[in-house]
Amino acid sequence: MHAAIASTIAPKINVAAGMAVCKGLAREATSRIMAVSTVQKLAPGETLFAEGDEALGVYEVVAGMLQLYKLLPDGRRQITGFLGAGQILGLAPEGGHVYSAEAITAVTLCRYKRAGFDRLIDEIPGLARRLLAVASHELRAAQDQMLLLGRKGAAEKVASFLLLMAEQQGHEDEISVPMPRSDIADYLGLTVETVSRTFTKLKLQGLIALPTSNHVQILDRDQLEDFASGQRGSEL
Amino acid sequence: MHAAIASTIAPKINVAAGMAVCKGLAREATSRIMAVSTVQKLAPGETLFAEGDEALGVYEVVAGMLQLYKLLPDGRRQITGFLGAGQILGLAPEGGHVYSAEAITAVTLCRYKRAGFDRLIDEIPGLARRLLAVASHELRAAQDQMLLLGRKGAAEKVASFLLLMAEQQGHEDEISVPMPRSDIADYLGLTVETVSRTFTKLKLQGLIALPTSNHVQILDRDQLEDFASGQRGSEL
DNA sequence: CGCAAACTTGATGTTGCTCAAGCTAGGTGG
DNA sequence: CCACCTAGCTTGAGCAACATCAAGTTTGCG
Repeated sequence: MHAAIASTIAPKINVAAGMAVCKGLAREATSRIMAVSTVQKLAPGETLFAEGDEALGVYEVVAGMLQLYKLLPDGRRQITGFLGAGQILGLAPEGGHVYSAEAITAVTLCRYKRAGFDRLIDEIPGLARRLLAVASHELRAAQDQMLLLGRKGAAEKVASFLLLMAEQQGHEDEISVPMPRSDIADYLGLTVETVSRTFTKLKLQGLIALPTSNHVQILDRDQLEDFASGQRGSEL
Repeated sequence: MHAAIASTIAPKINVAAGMAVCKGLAREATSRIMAVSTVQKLAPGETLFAEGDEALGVYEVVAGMLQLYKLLPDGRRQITGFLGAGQILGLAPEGGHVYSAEAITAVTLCRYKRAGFDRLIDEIPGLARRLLAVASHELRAAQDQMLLLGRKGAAEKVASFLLLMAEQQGHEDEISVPMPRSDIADYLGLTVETVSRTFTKLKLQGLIALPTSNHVQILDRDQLEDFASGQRGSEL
């Protein structure tokens, strides 16, 4: 969505300029960054890296969607984020990645190799600040998610999820849901069944429509936002 | 408690050298950073800043403990972290703070004023990288907490919390618990009653002792760690 | 057209929440 | 110095929300 907005504003933008890490940087800086980058593609379901793997660099999603997750020894899974175009991952170095990353759809991404990129952080003015802003944004998202996981009920969680997807896809009311229910469940701290039932309830309430199971229309955004923020969490 | 431990270990440490943001930086850089810093004190229960307030700078905890939290409109609260000496907060600028910060104990902290500090990020080599490392570390903690909130049961949550406190206090098996049960509950996504019951169960199991309600002894760290990581989550 | 994976729905079970008392410790005033 | 008072903690009983277990149903693909 990030990239999509950028490209409607400036239609014939070149790939490098579309890179989120380069946003706001000088052209000369951009080309130096591109010099340490390589393009990589993943098929749906493919793993980019696993928890504990050495960090080979920083990645930026160019197209498609991937998920980050952590596992407990007995297999319980918590998905910590869904990343779309323009989002950055792999910023947590030293001692390896602290989560696994896996493609949901076909994914194109750009890898900034560790060695060169680290040097550029010191050399390019503004790049470090840019990355700090990225990290701050992720932190903000993480805190919202903690509030959701710790204190919201099932309906509030699902409503929040739908609004997040809508936001990532450019604030449209037509949302594509590229991941299966099991991934949504592991993101929201629920079970597949509860997610499914909650979709059904929101549909019966007239807040959303479900043309197919991977496609949601938001029919009443105001009420959905009230649900998501807990204004009327228990009214099902 | 924390402060007490630190002061017994290194009684005459100088304040500047103790600053976490300066760790690993040249002396000259340290003094320039100190030039934009001011010391601030908070009484227990006092608010440092609230969600939405403009960010006046970056803070570092020198002594004491404070908590960060987010609220839902109906008053439900999620504590996103407890911060002890050496930890940094306020890195999320642009559009104000995304959480509130409140002192649990008496707190001494160091504020790095926004304007000057921002400039130093560009001017001092290594400072930006240092801050990125701080942000990465916070992100890691946030992801662990998401796993806890979304996928762990009450006993696993409480065990994880105790181990976190132990770690923050220098890996001793004697833990001080400076915050009331209600804060622990809001951190773990539980109620006061469940927290209390779980403490009692861990005590009956012989994993911990509770000389007073603010003081925990870890009696069997191995088993507590197994609990925390979900190896034997349901065995109560 | 048939198969498998994903989704939905229903019946039952469990965990942790709610509501309601006691209990305990620390602080205050007599 | 002691008795009281209050805030915080603990304990108990009943309940609600969500999980689990078990069928069906739909969908997309070969």
